[in-house]
Amino acid sequence: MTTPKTDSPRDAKTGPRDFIREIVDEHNRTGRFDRRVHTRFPPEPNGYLHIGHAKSICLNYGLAAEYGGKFNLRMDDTNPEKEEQEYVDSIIEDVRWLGARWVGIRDDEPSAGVIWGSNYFDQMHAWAIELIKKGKAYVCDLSAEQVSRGRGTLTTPGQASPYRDRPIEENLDLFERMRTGEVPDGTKTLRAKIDMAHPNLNLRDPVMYRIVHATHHNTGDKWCLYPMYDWAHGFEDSLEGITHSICTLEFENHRPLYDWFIDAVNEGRTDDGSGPWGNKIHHPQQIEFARLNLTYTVMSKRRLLELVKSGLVCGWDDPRMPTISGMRRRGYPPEALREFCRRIGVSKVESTVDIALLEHCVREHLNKVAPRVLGVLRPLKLVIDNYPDDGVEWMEAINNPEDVSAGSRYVPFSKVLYIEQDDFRETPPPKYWRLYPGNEVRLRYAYFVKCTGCVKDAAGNVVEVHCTYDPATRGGDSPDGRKVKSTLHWVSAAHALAVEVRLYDHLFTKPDPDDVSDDALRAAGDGAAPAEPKPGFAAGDWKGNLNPDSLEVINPAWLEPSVADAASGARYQFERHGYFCVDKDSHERLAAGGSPANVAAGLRTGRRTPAISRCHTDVAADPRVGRSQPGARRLVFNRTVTLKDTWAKIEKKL
RNA sequence: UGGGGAUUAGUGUAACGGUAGCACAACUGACUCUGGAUCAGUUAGCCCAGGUUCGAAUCCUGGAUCCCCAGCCA
Repeated sequence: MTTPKTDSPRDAKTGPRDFIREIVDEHNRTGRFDRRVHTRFPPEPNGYLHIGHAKSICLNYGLAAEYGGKFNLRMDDTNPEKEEQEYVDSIIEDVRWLGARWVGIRDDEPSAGVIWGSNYFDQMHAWAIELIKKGKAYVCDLSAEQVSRGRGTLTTPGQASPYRDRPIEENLDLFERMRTGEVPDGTKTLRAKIDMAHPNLNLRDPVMYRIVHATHHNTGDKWCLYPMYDWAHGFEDSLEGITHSICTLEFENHRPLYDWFIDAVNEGRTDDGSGPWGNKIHHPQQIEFARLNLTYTVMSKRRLLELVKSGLVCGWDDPRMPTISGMRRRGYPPEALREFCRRIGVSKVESTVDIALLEHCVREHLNKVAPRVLGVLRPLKLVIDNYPDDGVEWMEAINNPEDVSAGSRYVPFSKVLYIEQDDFRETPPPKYWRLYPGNEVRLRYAYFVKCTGCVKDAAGNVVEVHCTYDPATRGGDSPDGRKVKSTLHWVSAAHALAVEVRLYDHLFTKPDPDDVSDDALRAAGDGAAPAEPKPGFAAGDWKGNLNPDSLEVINPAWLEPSVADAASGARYQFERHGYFCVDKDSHERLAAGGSPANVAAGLRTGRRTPAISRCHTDVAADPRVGRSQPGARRLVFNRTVTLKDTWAKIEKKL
């Protein structure tokens, strides 16, 4: 418990210092940006946000909050061909849910305060004309392929475009024609005149504008001339007065260009506006950090989109996805995501964080706040032979041992219960403390029971366990002080609520989904049996590492009746199992005596692999479902994360 | 073979010339009406080689390895 000297007030609260905070401190020391801190999160609305974006949001918003600065949410929408309103909406919802508060945010209007990069198109266009007039940009007639060939290679310089020295007036005229729409897509671009021999390829006369005749989600058909990211992004930051333009490592090579564009505009401008071009524009500082990678999942938007489009998952918010919406649906609390982002830190080292840390943060938070309930996933009938046939007692159960203020509830107890199949063994392995003939255990909040035997079906499966109870142990304590090694959870068969439970596991079977070495081994024909079949996937395909057991649906599972009215999104701990939350699919009413209609939520018709794409139950699998609760609500629970399971580890080693 | 980054226990992250620390994971044990939680403990690290220095993860030199860049994507 050594406490390092904390010179900075931030140390304790916000975790370790990182290189970005050091840079900001330095700027504040030297007075650059007048001690102002203004950050932003600038997603392109071409997909849903994932946990990697959460890292960026927490960093950017956290910085602004810590330093008393401002934070903008801006859609970087410069490519009308890939961007959609659905993505805009999801991004706004996710950022808000994570807890980031941007300038102008309001609760009554989701998009209030959200900034669109496309709203700066007029200003950027004016600056482009300015660069043409300064002799720093030209209209190029080369095709995409010709531009590419002329760029040279990593080790050889590029060739100047034949249009490089076009007269300014001609450039101006052509650029205007590009804007008005008379120039077809792909035939002309506006390029910056920098240096075709520059060792940084980004400075070999990069394209500033291309022609795209497409309808933009925000500006409609106003433009057919669209700015490239490199040209647009720095100005978006500049116009908003962003001080620290924080982005990921792959943009490090672009920083010189980002700086060049702003310097080019500022040439001939002065602080007091006395120059020929007026006032200087703001020049933010770009800082790059390493993006987040997580084990057992993929993080690129391209791959996530591929999973969604191919139907291998049930949409962007599939609880197995590393998307913010998927994690929300899975039951991950925003507090856990924020804590995770705080703990992983920020650096320039490309790294892959163990998903166990994320799961730890989820458990840590849920342990403190989630009410406990009893639920049996794989039922085994337990009959208490010496209990009255029609007896029912309501046992008091603590809602949350971590939080006394959470109070208690009452759970019905009767002669016939369900316990977990795993909690009985006819012949117990070593260190097995649960129910087996002759052994006494405690039923949580109820009684001590002693196993007297079991009943098997024709196939030899245990279908029923019998026991006797000790009435003196009511509530779970023995007056004579005798101990039991184990406490089991249970539900009263007559009172239990039938629900659907979806058990999720990692999306991939390997920490690194790109590890396709198994395929190579198979291809080499070394005789080793493949670890698992990969139906439908080519050798070497990362999708071949998808976990076929990433979703298991249990229907019915049996819960204590107190959760009958649980709201969608409500989170619980099912004791001894894990944390679960009510899925949004929980909305239908059960028809009297019938089975729940199937909600094909997120069902896609695309190519599917069994198990991977199974998004829901096909029908009520058990005729008992709904049997006693006509008109009751269908309840679907997602397993957010399991509890740590020491016994599973012991059993594995046996 | 060009340019730009990076390298500290299994993983992630501190150290700013002065005892290599923290978290997760793993493993022990204690405790427990959740084999949960909690508590205590253990294992385990400076990419390599030189140099400067009383002293180097830190400064210098050389090397190795990994990542990014040749979209009219971002």
